[in-house]
Amino acid sequence: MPEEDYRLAFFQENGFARRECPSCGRFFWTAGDAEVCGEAPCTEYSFIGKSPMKRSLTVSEMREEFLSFLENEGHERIGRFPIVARWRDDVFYTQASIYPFQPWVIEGISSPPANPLGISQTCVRFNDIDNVGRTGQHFTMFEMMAHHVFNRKGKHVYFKERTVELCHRFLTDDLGVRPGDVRYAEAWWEGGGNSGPCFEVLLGGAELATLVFMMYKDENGKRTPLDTKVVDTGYGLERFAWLSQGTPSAYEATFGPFLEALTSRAGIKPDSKMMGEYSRLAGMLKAERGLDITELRKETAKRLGIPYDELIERVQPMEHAYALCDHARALAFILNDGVVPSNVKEGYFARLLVRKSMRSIDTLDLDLSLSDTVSMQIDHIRSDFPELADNREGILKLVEIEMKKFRETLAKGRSIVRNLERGFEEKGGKIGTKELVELYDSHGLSPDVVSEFASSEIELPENFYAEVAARHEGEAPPEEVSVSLPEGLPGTRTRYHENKRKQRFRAKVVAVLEDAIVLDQTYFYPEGGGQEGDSGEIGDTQVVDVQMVGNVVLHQFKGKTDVKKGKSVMCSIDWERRRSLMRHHTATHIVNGAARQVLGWHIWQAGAHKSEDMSRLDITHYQNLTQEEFERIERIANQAVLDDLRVTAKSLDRDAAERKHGFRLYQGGCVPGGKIRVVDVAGFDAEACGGLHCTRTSEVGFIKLIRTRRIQDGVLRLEFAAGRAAVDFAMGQAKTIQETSRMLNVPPESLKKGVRRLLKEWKAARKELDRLRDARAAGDLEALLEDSEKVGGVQIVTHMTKGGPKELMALARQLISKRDVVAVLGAKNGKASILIARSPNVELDCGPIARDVSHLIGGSGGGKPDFAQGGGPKPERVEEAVEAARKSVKAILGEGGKS
RNA sequence: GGGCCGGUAGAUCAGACUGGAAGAUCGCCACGCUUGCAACGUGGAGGUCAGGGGUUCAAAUCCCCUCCGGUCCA
Repeated sequence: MPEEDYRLAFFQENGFARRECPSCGRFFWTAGDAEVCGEAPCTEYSFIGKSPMKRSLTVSEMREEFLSFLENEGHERIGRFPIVARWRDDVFYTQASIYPFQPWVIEGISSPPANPLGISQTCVRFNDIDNVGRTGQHFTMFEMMAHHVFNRKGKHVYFKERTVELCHRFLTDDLGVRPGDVRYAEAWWEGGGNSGPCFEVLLGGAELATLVFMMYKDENGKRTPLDTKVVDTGYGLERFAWLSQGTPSAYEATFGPFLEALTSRAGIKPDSKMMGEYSRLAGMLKAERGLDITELRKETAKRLGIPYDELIERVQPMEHAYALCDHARALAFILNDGVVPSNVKEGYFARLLVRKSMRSIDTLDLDLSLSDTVSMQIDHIRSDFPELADNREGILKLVEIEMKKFRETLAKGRSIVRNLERGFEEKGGKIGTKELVELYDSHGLSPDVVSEFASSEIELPENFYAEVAARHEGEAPPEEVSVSLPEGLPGTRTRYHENKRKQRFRAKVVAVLEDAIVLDQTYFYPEGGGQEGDSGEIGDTQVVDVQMVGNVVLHQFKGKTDVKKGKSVMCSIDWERRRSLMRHHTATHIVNGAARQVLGWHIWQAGAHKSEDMSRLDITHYQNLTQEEFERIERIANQAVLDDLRVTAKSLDRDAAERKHGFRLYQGGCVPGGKIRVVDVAGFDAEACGGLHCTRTSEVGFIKLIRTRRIQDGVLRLEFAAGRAAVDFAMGQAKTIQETSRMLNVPPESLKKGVRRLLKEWKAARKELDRLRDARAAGDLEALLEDSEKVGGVQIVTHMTKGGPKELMALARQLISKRDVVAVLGAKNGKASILIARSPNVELDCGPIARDVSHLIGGSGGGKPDFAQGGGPKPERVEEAVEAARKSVKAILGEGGKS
């Protein structure tokens, strides 16, 4: 870190000096007389109960103060971006104010919405979720205020000097901080493939803001200067409010009346001194060696001079109240901005928040549900974020569904734990590590939940989460396929957007690879945006697939080709296929719009695939469709087709497109580039999309929803066909119906009735058969007993039937319901069966006999002592087997007699 | 994307490890007791053991595939 990176004229002119912190060794700049750097642990938090600012501001006031300060300094104020980073495919959530501008704006591909700009960006981070509420300062959801500058080549706005000056003036002139109290520590920032020098702005022992000067691109260990030099600042809104109010923790400053409402309803009496001490220590410990909650508590108890247990008892309810405030706010934003709780991906974090919050509500014994709590939170922040109040109904609906799911999981868990304990009562033992891991991993029951359900004491194993992790070791990592191209291939000029109706064209062959032809220009559509590639012909060569690698279009073929490099060739696109692909693509946008109309505002595309025969659209939704919803979506989609709406595709500047259509544009995920192609189905749906579409919805012809299935919790897959494929499907279904009704000999319209009747008759017949078997056995009973041989008071009944094992069972059951009977039965019907059974009072193990004699008929057998059967493939030897069995039974009975 | 658990009567579940007669409780129906109801007593109906394939003399049970639900990890 060379000193020149940090030596600013601003510092020199304002009497700052560069010092080295004797405690941590860092260099910092100050206009005061401080010896140490000014951040915990070198300095302890000094602002709690004693704000270094002259005014006490709420988060709302602080945000306004900051943004209007920047406006006065020539910045344009812009609105927040969604907290779900749909425009990026490398992260789920917006975690910093710079995220909305990465990577397109930073790399100079796209223009920023304003330059310089001021923003207060809603962000969410889950890596410290376990510390939220327990440290006085961690949040899952927070606002990062910032001024950003993008210095293009030849268009410099401002960089280090003015950035630091603005920061310093905001703190001192605006918030009234004494200039000498602020310190600027030198540091180096790296992230997202970029790096540069930065200042950490320190006040009262806390880091208030970071001023980053992004100058380099780091790639493959190489550091090259960026064309665009970016000012990336981050001012923690909650931090600022906290320092200005000097409250015991950041939560009082941030949530104020909402927190008070919760604590008073929970009957908690906040202890400012204790919580203040707690926060102060958390700040120290966090910085010193990573935060250990147990250590923090012990240390705090020691400082306050109270027993550890007493501290826990008084601190814990407060921690839950804090966390609940944070989680309710995070949920409101996450759900509003387009996340449906799920067991995977971004939805999983929403689920985590719901479950943690519900546990907190239970612990606090609040007479509020989580959805009530979120609703209250919305009321507290609605003046700053009116969109939350507008979407309140939808947000609460998602919360309630998720609450219901958790309650069901718990109910199920309760019975699983109960059953487990019952098993242990019989066998001995108790719920141990193995069971706890299983309960958590497979049933979502954390050890504390289990111990609540269990009647006996549960010990939390030390290595619990390690055990869980161990179960997940060795799971296959996803494969990555990469195609490499020969060096020096020129990019292909893609012309399909210029004229999507072009079927035949001439082009020059640039290269012939092993299985692909590269042209100088092409109208072939390469696979992209979920739309499959075209097929067709280049010269006499069949093109089976088209892929884009980098900026080169590969026309792939199978076998050999006559096409020669450098020649001009005639190309033609398989038009049937292309039209079908276009229809499916337009149909996908229509179905997406229809689903949103039917199911609600939370519907987003989570993936899509369009082939020649059908289309798949994955949408965010919390349950499978009802029959009625299914039909309504299909009907609305087809109405859009019948309404013959215009479908336009226009290329717009990214920020202009976002302004016009909002972030709904990003249905298909991330879209590169500064220009965005917006496909607009008039009044129905608008999406950023690079695919090829019909010109009017009527061209789609007909949309047939085929089926829906849940591919994960929170994601629903709709499968449907359009155009000819839809007709084919409908015709196929009609054919099945016709053929089926012919089989039943009923007209198609009575098919349902016919099948219902058939099923009813079949059930009745089955019962009748059972009944008849019993009746026949009963009829034979007397005669058989009459004919039987008596050995030692036991009647040995031998009998042959032509039925199967079922007949034998029915007969045997009746025979052995009498006392003193042994039944030795045989049956043949294709195969051979034998059955040996005895009355409960006879002492005889039938199993071995059945097994032995079954060998005679080429099979084997066995069973219980009183009821054994066997069989084999040789019916001609059944008599022999029965006779052998009879002899064995007789021999055994002759020895022992009856009991 | 990967792992694990589950689907048996209208409901909740046992049976599965170790293949051999499909069960329990609640609910439902009828009868009895009762002025009537509840409770109680007696009897009864109710099952494609999720679906398909395989192994076996024999599969709810073992193996494979599909569908549906739950859950954890990244």
